[in-house]
Amino acid sequence: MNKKQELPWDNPRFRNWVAVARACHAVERAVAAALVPLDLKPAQLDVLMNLFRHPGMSQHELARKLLVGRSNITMLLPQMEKRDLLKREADLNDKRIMRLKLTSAGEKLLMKALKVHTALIEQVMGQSTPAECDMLGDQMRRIAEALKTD
Amino acid sequence: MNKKQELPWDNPRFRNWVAVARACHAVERAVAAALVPLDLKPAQLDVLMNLFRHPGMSQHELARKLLVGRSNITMLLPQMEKRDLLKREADLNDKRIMRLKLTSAGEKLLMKALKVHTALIEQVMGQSTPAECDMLGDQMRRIAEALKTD
DNA sequence: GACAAATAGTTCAAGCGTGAACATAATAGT
DNA sequence: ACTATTATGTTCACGCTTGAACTATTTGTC
Repeated sequence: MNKKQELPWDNPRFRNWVAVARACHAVERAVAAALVPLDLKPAQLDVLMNLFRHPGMSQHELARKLLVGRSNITMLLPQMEKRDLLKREADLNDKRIMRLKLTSAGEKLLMKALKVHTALIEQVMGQSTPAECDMLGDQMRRIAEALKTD
Repeated sequence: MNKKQELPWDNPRFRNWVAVARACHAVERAVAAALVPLDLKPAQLDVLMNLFRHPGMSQHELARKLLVGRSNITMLLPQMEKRDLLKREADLNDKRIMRLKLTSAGEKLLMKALKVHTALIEQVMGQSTPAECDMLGDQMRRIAEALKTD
């Protein structure tokens, strides 16, 4: 039973994944810090971005896009609605569904947030050549795909 | 003012980073799910791994390694100590410091957990060739490095 | 040596995300 | 039409992580 038992830290794949996880963590923290002056949290920025691209989304669709629970959205929206960043209006055909749209204030804030967010991502991904960067993205999409059904 | 305002979703670097973040998220959830049968949480596995490699670590050192707050360690350890996964013994020279060591039960559980964890990472990173995988790791280490001082 | 500054660990309240249980509304089967 | 199933959103209790305030110990400085 006491076979070679290759320990993970000798495994290139393992070590490289650890690097991915650490970098991800670091970037997330940096993004959060960069958004503080705008009084915006990463989760809220995600909401703004998705609503900008897909106006009229329902809360359920939004939750699926963001990979979070539906209840999370329920807890998130009221604050943003109070800040007049978005509107929730009931669907006419289906009274269960709340259609979500950005207000102009929401779009305005989004544009500001995108500037700082994009700058950070540019800095981070600028560490790689465009070709490397695309390869990276492809690998990551393969990974996400591989986990989708499993 | 209404200049080109390149929106992020047209930016390759941005899109590729989004892929990284999503993949990371998906893997983390998969790891958590895979550890449920062992009644182990990802954070606890991280503790076990680090104590295995660096026995006698202090809580502060451990927190820094794991990139979490010191208080987090304080909250995490008692449960693991009660489960007899690790020991905390006061340093003889410095009464402030608690030296951490795995028990044999802790090592045993770690080995089981590593099997399932490594299998998952292998599956995930197996989506890339070894060369791609190494390149990926290098890029990520560059990113982490770039954010360290900023 | 005595006092100030730094360090290790703990406690506590707060924020965030989750999943289960629930209420309401729409849809399908009969 | 009538019931069963499914879908949307809400509520609530829980667990995880954090940061600030606190205690105890050590180190540095005069």
